[in-house]
Amino acid sequence: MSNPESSLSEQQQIRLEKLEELREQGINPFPTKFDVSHYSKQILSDDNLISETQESGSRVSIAGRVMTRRIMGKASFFTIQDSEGIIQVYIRRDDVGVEEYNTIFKKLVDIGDFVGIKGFVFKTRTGEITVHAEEFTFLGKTVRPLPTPKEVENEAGEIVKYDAFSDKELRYRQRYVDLVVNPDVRDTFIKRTKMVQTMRNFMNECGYLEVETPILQPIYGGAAARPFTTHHNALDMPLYLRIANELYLKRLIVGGFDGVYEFSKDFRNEGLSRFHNPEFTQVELYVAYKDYNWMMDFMEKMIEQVAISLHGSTRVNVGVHEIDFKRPWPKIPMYDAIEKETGHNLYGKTDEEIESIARSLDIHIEEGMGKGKIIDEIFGEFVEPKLIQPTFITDYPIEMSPLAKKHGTKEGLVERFEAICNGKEIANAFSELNDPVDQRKRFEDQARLRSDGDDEAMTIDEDFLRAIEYGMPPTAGIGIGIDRLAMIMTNSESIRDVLFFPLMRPE
RNA sequence: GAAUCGGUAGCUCAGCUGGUAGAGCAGCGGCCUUUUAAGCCGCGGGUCGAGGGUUCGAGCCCCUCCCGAUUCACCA
Repeated sequence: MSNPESSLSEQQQIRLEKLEELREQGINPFPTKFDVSHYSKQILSDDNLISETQESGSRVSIAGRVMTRRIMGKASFFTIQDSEGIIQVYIRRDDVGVEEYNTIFKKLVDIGDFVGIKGFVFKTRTGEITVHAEEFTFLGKTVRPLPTPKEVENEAGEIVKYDAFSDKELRYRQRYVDLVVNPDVRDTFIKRTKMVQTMRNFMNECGYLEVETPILQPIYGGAAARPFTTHHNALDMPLYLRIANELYLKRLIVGGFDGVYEFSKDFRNEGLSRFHNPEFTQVELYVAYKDYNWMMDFMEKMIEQVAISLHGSTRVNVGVHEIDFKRPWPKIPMYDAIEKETGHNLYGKTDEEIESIARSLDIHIEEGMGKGKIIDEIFGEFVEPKLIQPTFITDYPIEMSPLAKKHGTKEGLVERFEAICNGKEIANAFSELNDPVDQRKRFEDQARLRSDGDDEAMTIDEDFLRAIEYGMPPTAGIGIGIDRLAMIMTNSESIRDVLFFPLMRPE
């Protein structure tokens, strides 16, 4: 919209006219500052601020957006919203002046405008804590009308919403508006941040080092996924946006750090869904001299702590379920879990036997699907959706885990676990493969899968091999999906509800 | 990528078997000095997602396309 005046709505035109009128009245519609003494929440929660008479009260100074207005001639109530909440303001012509009240407040202020109020705190007849305005300052004009949702408590004590800003497309595309008018959205994102902070503190207290590794990578690796491709002009070379940061973090373990972690935006060129956004966040952690059993213990402790810090309890309501993060979480070997749900025991089975079992279970098998992938399909179909409470699934087939160490005792398996919760994977971890000869062989197997048509199979990373050839200590590594975990911790149905700006097609 | 549902005023929605578009909130003009979905009187506001077709006439029927939600498929 290159904004010819005719394309503006009536309300936008009127607001632009008011903007000019403010200037003509000698009022700067966009002043630079205002001294705030209190937030709405402080005022509402501190009875000491309430004064019986105008003279006795201490003064407060608040600022925010005008959200509702009730004009009753020479006096009005309106509410302003600041970063902590909403508070009501009472303003009278005889307190702030005829000009300020009649011309500015009543005629030129709209819902959505920023204002500053100085005054004292009192309680109205109906008991609502309210700021009685003595000074009114204009702080910023909004020229586009904000949605005007209303909430009211009915006789049954239920909150009824009117005119909620509920169109999901508009909410995702105009998150700024969503945040202004839907307080729940704000809470969700605050929880997400608190979740990350809890994890960061937890890892810092363990002495692990937060690091940053490349997002633009000449060779992508560390996961099975299709990448985004880009190009560096000066070097005239292709680059990939990382799909994981595993291989770089392990290079740092080689370099002598005993514990490193990174909260990383990763990028996978896949479809969009309720559970998938092309860019997403995970935290990866690598700790030297530990194995995957230790890591299960670590994860339980950390996530239990997250639940407690967000909800004050290990129990979290998610959809129809109550999920309890209290440790210890059950640990079930993958093949045992599959046997329990399907009756088929996969231990020691050949590729052909597994493929025929999969067919008997109506698993869709495609050309180039390796044994590991087929087993993963069976697991994803029959087991994963049933795991609501947090559960560790352990000991994965070697074919689907090219970076994990072979199992100490179980042939054909690796020391790997996934944490499953609410029917979805939230973490993936293993005892890291540090045998460079074995690692090279696994990469070569991946290269073979790739040439057989699996475009998600890994490519050989010679520099990574060189690194671990210099020697890597035994190491446990984990990746935890931050978005998925945030969905659970905030009871959100879609990944878009825990991303400020989910990817959308252009308008 | 497939299926289903949806897109009408700034927001939330109604719109019958096809007959020239409505409500509440928001806005504008009034009245109103403790209201709270404030109230009362009056008024304005629309490329009905886009384009084509059928028809005397299309928000509504048909076709194509765009955008979204949900489910499925792939993936974390």
